[in-house]
Amino acid sequence: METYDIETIPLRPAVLENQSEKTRYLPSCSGCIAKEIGVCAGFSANHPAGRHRSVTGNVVSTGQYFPARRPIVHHREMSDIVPFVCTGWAVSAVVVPSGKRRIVSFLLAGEIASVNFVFESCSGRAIEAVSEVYCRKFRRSEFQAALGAHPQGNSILSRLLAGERESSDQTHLDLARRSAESRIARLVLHLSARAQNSAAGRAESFSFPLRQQHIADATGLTTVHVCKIMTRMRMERYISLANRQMRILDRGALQALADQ
Amino acid sequence: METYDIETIPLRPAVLENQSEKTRYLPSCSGCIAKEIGVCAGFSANHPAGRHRSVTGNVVSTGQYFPARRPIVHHREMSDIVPFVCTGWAVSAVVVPSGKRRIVSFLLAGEIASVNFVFESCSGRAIEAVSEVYCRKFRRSEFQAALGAHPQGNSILSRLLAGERESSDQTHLDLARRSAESRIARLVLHLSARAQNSAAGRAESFSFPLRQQHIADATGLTTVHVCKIMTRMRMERYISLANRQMRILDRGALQALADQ
DNA sequence: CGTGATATTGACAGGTCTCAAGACAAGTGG
DNA sequence: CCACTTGTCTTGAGACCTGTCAATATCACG
Repeated sequence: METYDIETIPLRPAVLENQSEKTRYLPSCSGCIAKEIGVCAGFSANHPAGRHRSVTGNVVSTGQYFPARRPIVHHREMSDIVPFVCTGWAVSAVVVPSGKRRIVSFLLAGEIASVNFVFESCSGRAIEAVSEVYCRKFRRSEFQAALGAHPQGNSILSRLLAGERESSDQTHLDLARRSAESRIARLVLHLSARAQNSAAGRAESFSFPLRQQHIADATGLTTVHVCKIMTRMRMERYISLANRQMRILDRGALQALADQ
Repeated sequence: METYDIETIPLRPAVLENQSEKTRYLPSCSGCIAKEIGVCAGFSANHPAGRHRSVTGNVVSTGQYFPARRPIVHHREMSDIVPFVCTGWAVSAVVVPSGKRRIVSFLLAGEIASVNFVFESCSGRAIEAVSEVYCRKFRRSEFQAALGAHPQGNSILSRLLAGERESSDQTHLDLARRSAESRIARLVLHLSARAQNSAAGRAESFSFPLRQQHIADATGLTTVHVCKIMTRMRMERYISLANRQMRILDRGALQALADQ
């Protein structure tokens, strides 16, 4: 029953259980499609350490905590799973042999890693925890069947596919045609909007567990340049960022940068 | 029956019917999924000018020639169609208000514009002819039903989704982490491999209708820089390009550039 | 207090863009 | 046949954005 669960591959030095994040991330099952289609009963705060198995609507899933910066799905892993992020932040990244990587998307609570996992293994994509993450994995065949049988299945699929395509198109534009300042401003605004929908934060202040390396990998810049741009943004009082807490001080100015 | 056919939107000055391309493009229905799932009988060389309607397997479609550089699907068009390229080359591009654009993919004969069209309107994406194109459009609901009913439907879907994700991931890496030379070399090699599968050409020589503007929009560079790089590639005798015919003279060297 | 991860800062180099001018081919209308 | 336009391609000069390298600071943690 556990054959599809390979997250024990050690890619980085383990950052054992007592991660030092200041903030605790709450689950946000409200927008989660696993709950919507009835294959998940929702996150329970009292989950034990280690993985644990549950069955909802005849669909088996396993859930598990991952410490910050720990790999969740290896990029060479071809397992038949559909992973969801229940709490915390994770990233979906493309890895190249040279060690470079590109973050394709950030995953917040209640989000599927990628709708493509419903159909394929997304080979080449790695999923990694940013903050501490609770991740639940379904078996693809069962999940796919449940989604197909659900009356809203097709419209959920359309919505997810459209969302990911839109996001991917925008990232293409970012990398190809927008300045470093614009890319970072857009990332911050985008995450702000998404954090408001989740339990991680609200309004102009929200938890921001990303390292500059994450931002660099997501925007196609170097960490050095990210640092310089973000320092400038703080000097200009567009944002404030301390203790992994992001505050948007001047949304108008940030939006102006983003629109360049 | 024609309400979903809006390609008469004039976006550029019409380049009337007698386009001056040297090469004629042949259809390649062999890999086309519309034929595979039995909703298209295949391309007929004697199609009249103007659009024409056909019914195969109870699925209605309209086909039409588009002159080179003419829009096929407008980027604001929300019509319920699934477009296929039967002959010639087209592009799928993201357009921004400022007029900038990003070519997401090149479409060769026998290819669906994007598998996402099976589920959504791909708003923001424009499809445009590069050479003269014969394009066939299906109605989404009918096409989706036919695909779902086909025994191989699910595996076709998986294959297409995986292919487009893989290609999108590679483009992300291109834009974020590869040099201009590498991006262009990769594009040429990639198109070479695909052209060999279609009727458009074979081996080290194939039809290449792209303008430098297309290459620039696909690689995130400027036309000026594309020109400089490609001129250098010709000086070094890696490629030869004249009369819209591309010849790969030194595949090894090109591959070395691509791998950088 | 040492260690590793992360963040900051400055100097410098280099890749790519912008701007501008011109070449060339094809088509158009006289 | 010629002038004219349009789209495409070419070339050069200079500016600027971003990367590279290196040194240092800061922080969490054992």
